[in-house]
Amino acid sequence: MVVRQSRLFIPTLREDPADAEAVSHKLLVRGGYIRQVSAGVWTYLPLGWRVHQKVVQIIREEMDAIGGQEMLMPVLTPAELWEATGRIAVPEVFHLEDRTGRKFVLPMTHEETVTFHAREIQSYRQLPQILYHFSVKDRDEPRPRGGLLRVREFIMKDSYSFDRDEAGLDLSFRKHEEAYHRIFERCGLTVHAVQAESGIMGGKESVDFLAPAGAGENTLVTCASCGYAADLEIARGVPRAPELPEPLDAPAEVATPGVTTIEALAEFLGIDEAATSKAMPVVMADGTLVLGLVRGDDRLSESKLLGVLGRDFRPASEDEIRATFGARGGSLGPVGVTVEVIADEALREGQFVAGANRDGWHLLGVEAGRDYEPRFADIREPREGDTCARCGGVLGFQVAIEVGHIFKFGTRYSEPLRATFLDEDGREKPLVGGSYGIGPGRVLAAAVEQGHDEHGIVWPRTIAPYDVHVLALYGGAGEVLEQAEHVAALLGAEGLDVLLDDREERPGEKFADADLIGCPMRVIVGRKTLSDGRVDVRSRDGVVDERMEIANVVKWATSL
RNA sequence: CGGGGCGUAGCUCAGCCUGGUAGAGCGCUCGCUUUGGGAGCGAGAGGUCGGCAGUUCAAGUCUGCCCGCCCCGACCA
Repeated sequence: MVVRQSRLFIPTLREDPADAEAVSHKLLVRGGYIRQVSAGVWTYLPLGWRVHQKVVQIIREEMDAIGGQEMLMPVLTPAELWEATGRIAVPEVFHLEDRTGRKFVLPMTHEETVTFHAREIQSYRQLPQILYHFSVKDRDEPRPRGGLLRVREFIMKDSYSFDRDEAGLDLSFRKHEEAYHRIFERCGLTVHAVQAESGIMGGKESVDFLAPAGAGENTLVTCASCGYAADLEIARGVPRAPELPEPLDAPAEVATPGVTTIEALAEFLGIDEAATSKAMPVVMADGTLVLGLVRGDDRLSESKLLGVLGRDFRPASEDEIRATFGARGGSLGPVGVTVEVIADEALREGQFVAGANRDGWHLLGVEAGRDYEPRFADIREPREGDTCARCGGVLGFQVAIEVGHIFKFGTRYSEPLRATFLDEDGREKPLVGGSYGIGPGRVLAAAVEQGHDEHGIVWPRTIAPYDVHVLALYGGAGEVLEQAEHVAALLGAEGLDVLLDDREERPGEKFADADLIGCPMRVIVGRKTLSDGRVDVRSRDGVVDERMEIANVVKWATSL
């Protein structure tokens, strides 16, 4: 297929949009792919929609390959379904009413609706099922950002599996995991599958697909030696060994007037920050106070502590701290307290300086097991350069975009919505489900983050809006345009998507736009190439740049 | 929701401190020249200066309130 650029709506911009920060945001706007309508609300212009649809088609093929059945569920959803599952209370849900006052929601995913349909599954003989669709999701995000990275409305491929038991769910889950790897690979993305934070949901398996990028909202922790990969929120790292002072037989009080920070404490005592401990009191929903204890040079990981406590919590207030410990926040320690102490694994061995629960005083030589009885857990946030817990290698950090998330929800939705089936043993059981999401928009943004240079986008072949960009540098010379049309037609006849720049623009502008748009292959036709029937071909990644016979151009383009 | 910044032509911005006829570059239209990395000359079109209220003889500029957008944080089944 050949299209003439002179007829297309591709509004490229010479300068970066003023409000853009992320590379993908800048380049997609400049390249005429997307435009913002409102905060977190975007239009895909014709070029952007072509890329989106190419991603969609790849996903579709891989979903069909694992037995997925495409369907379409509505956006407008009666609120009763969400009341039944309790998700009506999720703050990100958009609410609206019809003229009679009947309540609806705009769903953020479709578990309720698909489970509503799954009620028609009656027998184990009809299982398993994998249903999916591409549809609009709305989320009242408090803070959209980064162009397509975090938006309030987007299209998601969400699929849902229904099985008779956990074993079946495992299988459906693995099928999706493998399909997702193929999808991202076909889209030309580098992606790491990592165990995702399960938070208060607990127990259920959840895998995130993270694409390393210059902009993103997740931090991917990887070990180059053994391939370990995890989200920062649950990653495990081993901190460097501390320089511990001579051990004491018992804790000794030391006056530390005005010292309330770890930095000041280490400075004051002339010791390693890693030889101190830091206490963080938190309060759970039921009012119970817990003391989190990490090494002085570490940060408490809130997501890990959430996993350990199994319940939501908040930092304790100054009043609560005073009432419980009799001291201010900067002077707290684990010795002699009545509340539960959760200590990080790094504090298991050795003696550390801790707060004395007395303003202006600390304790030297505090030892876990001897001076206090903590519950040990991994609650520290890993740091770049930590040692890999698995192989001893060095942990590196990368900013990453979450492009996919697969999740086992079990009977979370089938129970409240009473989606049951009759099993082989004659008993009625709730369907066991999983949900699996990919945001094509984020895939697109991640592809730009991973594939660009100073001039513009460098698309992977598989999702580029067009395979070949033919530039006619004709300057009013009809023969040049004819040759360009000829080459374009030959390429188009081979099944390639060809964008023919037949605009009456100067060469520099055509080159600049072509760089920005980023089609993987380029053919340049101009006065220079008229003489001997050869044209210039160039790959966007710069690997190929040569003049060749038109017949060979077709071979080259179809072989890539 | 807390902190910071911004809102003037299609885009990127100046003008605001110190009130007095609304500007530049790019883009757009027409003409001529030019044509292998964002051309040159000439002539034009284009703006309720985010909104409302106030101060003033006079408000893009000062004051108040509101709205929108961006960034950091919180949040993110």
